[in-house]
Amino acid sequence: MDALWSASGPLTAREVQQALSDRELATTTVLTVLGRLERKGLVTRSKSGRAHRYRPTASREEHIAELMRDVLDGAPDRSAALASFLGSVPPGDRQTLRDLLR
Amino acid sequence: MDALWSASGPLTAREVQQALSDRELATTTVLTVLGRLERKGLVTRSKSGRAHRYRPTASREEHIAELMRDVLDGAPDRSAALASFLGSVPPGDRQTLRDLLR
DNA sequence: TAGAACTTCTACGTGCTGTAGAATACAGGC
DNA sequence: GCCTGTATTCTACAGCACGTAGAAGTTCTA
Repeated sequence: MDALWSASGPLTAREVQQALSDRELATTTVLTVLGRLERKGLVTRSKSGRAHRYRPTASREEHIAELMRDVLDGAPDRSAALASFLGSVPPGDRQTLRDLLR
Repeated sequence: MDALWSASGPLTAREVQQALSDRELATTTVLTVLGRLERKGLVTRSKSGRAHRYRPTASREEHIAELMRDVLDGAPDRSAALASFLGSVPPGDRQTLRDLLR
């Protein structure tokens, strides 16, 4: 996902492999993982010539926001959870939220 | 954790077992899980007579807030993640946050 | 001191993840 | 039309977390 998120456009498996070249992964490894990510809905792919190009279904920030919402949905008392969250976050984040809510 | 969070005070393994009596768990199963939760820092225990009493280290809401913060910490652009989060959350939550930030 | 309650140690099945080989499909050059 | 390289799919395996629990050891208490 990091490789896909860092890229400017959708990548082929080979391009993902090259983006992760420090890990010396086999091509099939990359394909397997991309397939699993597709099964989980994190990426979509479309045929492009001989190969497929993979693109994230959401930006990194959207994905993170969704994870946060999923966690919050586990709270019986959303207000209390949000209050605790605000208290546990650095002050800059609180200011960001204040600005965004205006 | 649900059993411990729902209780008014710390519980023994047997009490947890009774709280989950619909699942018909063996006592050792409950003990094993409580031990793993302790290893992960989610509960602490203290000797009480023959048995131990287990208490959550954080309230459910504090725990959820911490999970949310952990997720947020994975964002390279916190502001964008927070913006996306605000957009993905029901309006009532936004109002709650506005009130809390005042 | 024996029995019950409690705890620890060990174990096993299952599912997810990281990893990759074997087999198959396909497109272009000779 | 066939070979070769590239891309894909299928299958596999080790490691780990988790749900589950039996066997064995410890400790009160009657």
